[in-house]
Amino acid sequence: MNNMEDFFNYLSNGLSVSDEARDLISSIAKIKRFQKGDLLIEQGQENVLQTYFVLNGVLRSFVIDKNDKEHTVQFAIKNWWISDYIGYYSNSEAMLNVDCIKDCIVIKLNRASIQEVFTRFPEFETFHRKNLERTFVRLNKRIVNHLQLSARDRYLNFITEYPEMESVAMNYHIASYLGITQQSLSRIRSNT
Amino acid sequence: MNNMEDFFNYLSNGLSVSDEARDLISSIAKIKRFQKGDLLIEQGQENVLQTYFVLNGVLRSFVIDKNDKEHTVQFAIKNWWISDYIGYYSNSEAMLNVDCIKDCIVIKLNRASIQEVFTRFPEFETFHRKNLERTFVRLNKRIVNHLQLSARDRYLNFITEYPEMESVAMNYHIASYLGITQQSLSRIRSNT
DNA sequence: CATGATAATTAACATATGTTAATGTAGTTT
DNA sequence: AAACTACATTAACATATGTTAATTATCATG
Repeated sequence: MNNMEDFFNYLSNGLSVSDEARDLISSIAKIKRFQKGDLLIEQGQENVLQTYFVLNGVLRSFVIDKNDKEHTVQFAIKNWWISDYIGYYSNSEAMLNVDCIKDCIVIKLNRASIQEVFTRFPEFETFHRKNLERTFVRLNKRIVNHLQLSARDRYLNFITEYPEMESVAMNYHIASYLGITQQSLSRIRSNT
Repeated sequence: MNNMEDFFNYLSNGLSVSDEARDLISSIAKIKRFQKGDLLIEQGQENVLQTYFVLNGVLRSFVIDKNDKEHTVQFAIKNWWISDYIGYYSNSEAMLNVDCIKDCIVIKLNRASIQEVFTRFPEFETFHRKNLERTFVRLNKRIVNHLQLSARDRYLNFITEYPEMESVAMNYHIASYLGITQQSLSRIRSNT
């Protein structure tokens, strides 16, 4: 259905949502649609006040380096969150871009409103904290992978860890997530 | 002084610690001393129930790969936390080692006790959540650095970001943190 | 002071990955 | 169908980093 109900279903898997919490969230969460190529957050923008929950479609966050090369930090599909979490949590200008790579429907929330939810309904802060802990584990694993694995092994790990991504992300998106060039990824694929 | 009081000072910088909270924490936090070379957590051990707050000294977490090479995930000095956060938060066997690289005094806390603190004193959960958010930013930045910087630039970034580390960690510790060999680090240093 | 252990540097050579450029493929528009 | 565009593959060559091994430096200890 790709509507607010999907979001409440997602939340209900992790905590019990009271009617009051439901009302508050309904009033602050905005459903937005984006098309392939749309930019939700742009590197260098003054601040990052929003985070997005994906109902449908695919997005990515990435950085453009001084040689104009893109490096993918994160992908997001249904039921994932995405933003520039560097800018968002450190309250600084945007360090990353977030764009839409398949038409998508997202729920947009801003930090101040989420803080209000935490204050009025502490169980949401616990829910968020547990999510952060899981994400923290994923990031640590990614770092460990980068430290100890070759490009080929990182690729093999990626396709087993995120099998859905191969079909929705383009080759050079995946390469830039793995920290290699699209040509290297092609080479790796051809001798697998 | 390197005693429990230092820990309460640290906590007081982020939240206000009631007498009751102080009592509870005093009863669950244990001061431990380790010597250079001691292993606090060993890769493969059944579970990871502890996290450590550093009062003094230096520790590191690292993984040993299938070729017996070490890869440093994190360093910790005074006022930092350290553990195998992969095992700790995902409630799995230890994926990392934690060892002491300069004699140290730490406070040992276990997850269940910390959970009790969160339940009885929710402001501690907020404090922890904010710490996690900051750490999350640091990990994201590290990933972005790995994706876009050369070994030399990662090194230059490291010494400006963590200037204290150069004097306390050995060369091959730093190299393994940067994802390069000690020889490469030597090479980088010689043409800087 | 001499010895031995540990760590850091250097050099020659090997290899994985990057770079550039050409070619191939698929999907879209006219 | 032709032409165009975007993306993927391939190949020849370049370069950063790894590997191995020898040398040097540092520091504790007999």
